[in-house]
Amino acid sequence: MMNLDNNLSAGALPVHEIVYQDLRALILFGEFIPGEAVTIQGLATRLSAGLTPVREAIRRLTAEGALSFNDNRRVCVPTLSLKDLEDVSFARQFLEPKLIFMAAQQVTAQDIAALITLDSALDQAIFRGDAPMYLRLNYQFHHQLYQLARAPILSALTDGLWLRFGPSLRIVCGRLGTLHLVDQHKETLLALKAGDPQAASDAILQDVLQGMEQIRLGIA
Amino acid sequence: MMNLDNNLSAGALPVHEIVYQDLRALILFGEFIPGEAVTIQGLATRLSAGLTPVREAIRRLTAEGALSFNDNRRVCVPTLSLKDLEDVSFARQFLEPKLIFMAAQQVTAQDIAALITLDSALDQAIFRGDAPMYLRLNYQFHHQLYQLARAPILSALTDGLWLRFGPSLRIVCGRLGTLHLVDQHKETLLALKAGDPQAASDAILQDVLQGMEQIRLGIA
DNA sequence: CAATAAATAATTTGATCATATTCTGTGCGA
DNA sequence: TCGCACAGAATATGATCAAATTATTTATTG
Repeated sequence: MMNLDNNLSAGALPVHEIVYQDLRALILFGEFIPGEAVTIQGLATRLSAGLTPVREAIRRLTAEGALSFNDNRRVCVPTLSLKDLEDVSFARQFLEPKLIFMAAQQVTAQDIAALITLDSALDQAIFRGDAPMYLRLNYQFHHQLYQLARAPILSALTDGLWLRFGPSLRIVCGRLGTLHLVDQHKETLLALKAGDPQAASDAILQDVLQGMEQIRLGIA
Repeated sequence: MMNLDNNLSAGALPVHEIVYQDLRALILFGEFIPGEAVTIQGLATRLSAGLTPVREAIRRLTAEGALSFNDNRRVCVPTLSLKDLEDVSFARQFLEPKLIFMAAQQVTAQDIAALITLDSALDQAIFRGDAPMYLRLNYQFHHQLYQLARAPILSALTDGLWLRFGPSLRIVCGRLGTLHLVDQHKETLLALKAGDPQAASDAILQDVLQGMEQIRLGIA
């Protein structure tokens, strides 16, 4: 069969990559309910893709812990136990400060400007009570910081942890609304501007602890 | 077409799972050269499997960082830079002691007995100069400890790190031989028997540091 | 004419899909 | 309750097409 939406050569991502990103976003921003079953054919229909690319995306996300492969050979969105959350929390508590410390040692003024823009949009989203947008921007803020550390392996580890608690975020926002949300982004940005890695690292640690606590309250 | 090597219903693993495990072992125990290209069709032939299962296994391992997906859409075994190794080392330095601390709090006498058996076999392998066997048993020793911690998320993170330095192990053993290899397993086992989580944790930290240093020397 | 560069053909490899097969759980009837 | 048929879903293969790499040929230039 012909490829209708023709890939104009350059920059065309494979379908399995697109499906991966789409599905990842769905999980990351709470579009699935924890425990929900996910079928290959269902996703293929939903994302208008073939079975093979969907299959590949699912395997990737399973490897990242975003999905779990049951004995029945069925795939579902895992539920995060309190114990699991503690483990995620432990890992984030040393990974994020380390990354931000590294980032602070090499940020440029432009990098900081971009982060400030992002953080402003984030504040707006909170003010508007736009939970989905908040989730996206908050993730983006952290993700962008990881990138700045230029430590691909540690970034990948940390990024992967978001997929673990992603499905639980919907509940957090649903229960608490966005107005109660506070973060330590301002402190982090100030420390970055001041060129103080330790202070930036400390600020992010507080942010992580707060975030994890919010989720703990949500799933408790 | 009929299925010749008939899966007798129970306990039959899907091909993509088997391929994953096989390929994982190949990477983990240095059967690939860092930087080596890996082709889907090549693996399908080598492991006598279809393209789809191989594809799935590759995506999984790519997600774990054991393989890397290039812009060319080709897959290869990544080379570990010194910077990468430092990052892996950092992560292992806090993940492993934590896991072993948790494990020490709940090990049974049988668990310890099994570990001792494993460690004896490991010593034999070193004595015989059997590098491949050493690699397998050393991994198994650590892996078994992770299991005992009953912290699936942290175990998965830590386990995944082995895949990062797996391809570099061949060089380590090749250059140095097995006779120079020392470990802190005895100290760890003593601490476990004594029911001293902190001591076990400390011993493993030393083991990790030694191991990482060996690799650093290998790839420097 | 030799050497290098450009163009083209051949081969390999990846991506995707349609289809056949197998598995899992469920409901129906004995 | 047990067994069997059936539906839904996952698994796996090979076919087909597209993209990329390599090899080969042709063209160009000094």
